[in-house]
Amino acid sequence: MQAAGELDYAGPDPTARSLRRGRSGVIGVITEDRLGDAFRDPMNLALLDGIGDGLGDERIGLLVIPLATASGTDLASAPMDAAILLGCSTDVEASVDALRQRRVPVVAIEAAPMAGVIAIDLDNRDASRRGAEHLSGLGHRRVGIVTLPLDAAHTRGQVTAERLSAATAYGTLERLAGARQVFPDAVAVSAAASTVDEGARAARALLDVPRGERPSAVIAQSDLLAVGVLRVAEELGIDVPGELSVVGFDGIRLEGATTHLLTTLVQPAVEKGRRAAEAVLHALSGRPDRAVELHSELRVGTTTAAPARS
Amino acid sequence: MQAAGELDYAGPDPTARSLRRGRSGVIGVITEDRLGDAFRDPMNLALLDGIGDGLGDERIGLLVIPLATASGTDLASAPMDAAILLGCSTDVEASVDALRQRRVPVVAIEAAPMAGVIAIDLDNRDASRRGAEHLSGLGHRRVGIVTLPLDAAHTRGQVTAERLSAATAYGTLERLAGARQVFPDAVAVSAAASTVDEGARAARALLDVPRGERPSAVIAQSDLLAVGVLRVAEELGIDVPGELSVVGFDGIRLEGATTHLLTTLVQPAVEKGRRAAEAVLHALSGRPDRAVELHSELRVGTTTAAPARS
DNA sequence: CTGAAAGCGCTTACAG
DNA sequence: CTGAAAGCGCTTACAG
Repeated sequence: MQAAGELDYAGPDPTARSLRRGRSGVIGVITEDRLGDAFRDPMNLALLDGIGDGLGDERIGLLVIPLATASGTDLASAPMDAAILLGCSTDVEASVDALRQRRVPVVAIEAAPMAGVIAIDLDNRDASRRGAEHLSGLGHRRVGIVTLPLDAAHTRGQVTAERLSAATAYGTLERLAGARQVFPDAVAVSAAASTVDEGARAARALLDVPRGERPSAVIAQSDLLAVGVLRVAEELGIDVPGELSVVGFDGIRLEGATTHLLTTLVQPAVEKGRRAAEAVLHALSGRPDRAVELHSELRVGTTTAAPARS
Repeated sequence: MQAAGELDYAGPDPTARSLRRGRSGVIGVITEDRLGDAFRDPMNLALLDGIGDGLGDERIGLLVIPLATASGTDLASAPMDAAILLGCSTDVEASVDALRQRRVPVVAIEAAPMAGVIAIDLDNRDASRRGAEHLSGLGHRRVGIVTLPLDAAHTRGQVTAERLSAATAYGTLERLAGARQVFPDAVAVSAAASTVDEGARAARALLDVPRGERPSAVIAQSDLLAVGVLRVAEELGIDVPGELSVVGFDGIRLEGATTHLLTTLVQPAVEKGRRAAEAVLHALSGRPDRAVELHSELRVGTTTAAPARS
């Protein structure tokens, strides 16, 4: 120790330790968004809380890698013991291959099913169907849908059959499919992000139309999008829930953003992160993988009611 | 290549490459908050955007390490080529020592001056003083201050001389010192985080008092805190800016959070991150360090006016 | 231009 | 119990 001090020893070097031990103590968190954007979504923050919680006292760092700037090769060249995919598209398979090749366990949160990947899933399709059935049960027949981004390009606008077949965002597609099990012909408009502004933008396309063509209810694929819908309804003088019902998804706290209590599907976001972290630790300890399926609950608030008779 | 395929070669192993090359391609981002909380502050998100931008095409991953769960030793055992300290307290010196020992360049954003650390600074004290002078110039004499957390414990409540001397959050202290250059006796209340709710909580302590004791202006150390102040003023029926002036800090977009245009000190948050990333790349290329000092601009909005005559 | 050797800085299993 | 050796998997400088 004394000698170390005198020689001004710079080590120990964690890289050499990692090489020898075969462990780096780093878990990759892979997102398709830009760095800042990934953390602008409150769902991802809740997820991070859960991951931090699930990792507990394990001295593990999270290496955040935005896929946008990284190719599969870059991914493979980052040191990590395991990887967590944060809401990635159906086309990440190529990037995942690089990790699989390196025998790095991959945990995917709400991703399309992939071989050799540990899935932490949410009942997106089923939950969305239940939300739609709630509207259907109230008597709604003409429903609009505001979707999350369809692909990494985050293009806005009406969801055509063509755009749908080119879409890659798995969660978005699952939620849309669930809603359309109940309302097969519902017009859908995609937003460029899960934000209030984007929700408002999409809502204008659905609501700022002649009264006869206006839907009596809107299903938004996130609570932030739903708040945007509520805001546009207010702008246009459309009473909620009298003239318009609105359903969200997520169940986040909306402190001060709206005076309504949003009807929404409450998902266990923190739990999702916790389970992902547990799955990682489980895989690193060499035990067999097990997939996890989490459930969302419909919470009926004050934004849904029977439609006005037309 | 063919042989590699046949043998099912798992490499190349990034850890071995890092050891040989002496570079891991990883930059540590060190925060004193919990994982999720660090990214709940819009200032940190802007910072991340800037860092991502400043890193540009360099294939570098960000290793996020919450100091709360990491000791100095843990910090030293994480592989990284350089480290960026995100708004850390005056008492991180011990942790920084471990990095310095390893010859890891350390860039500190708005931290207390430390030897061997590359400083990216903001004119917190001077900017706060200018905000206070704006109020003073309008005729305000009795001013309250809502501060950011004073230390890692995030204790709420009135800022006593005792608490002040034990405080460790450098940015908070600088902003407070600047305001008190103009209003030496201003009562200050600390918030537990930079959020609207926390701002409201602190504001109640300052404003929910007999009218004669109420300050005619409140200086909030962040825009989110300022929105909390505005919200409480509305609750208590205090007219802004007629009966109460409010100054914020940061200059973030407050979409829909308030109908006022907040008077605030607009800081170059994205630029701060960009400069930090540049400083890292600069240090990694072996060039001499240079400190950076960024400036904030007072933007006068609709929340400040001359006080009502008492 | 090709191919074998040295070495990055640790940790751990083993010999003394 | 102490101490020297082997080896993690690369990259690069050097010999052929």
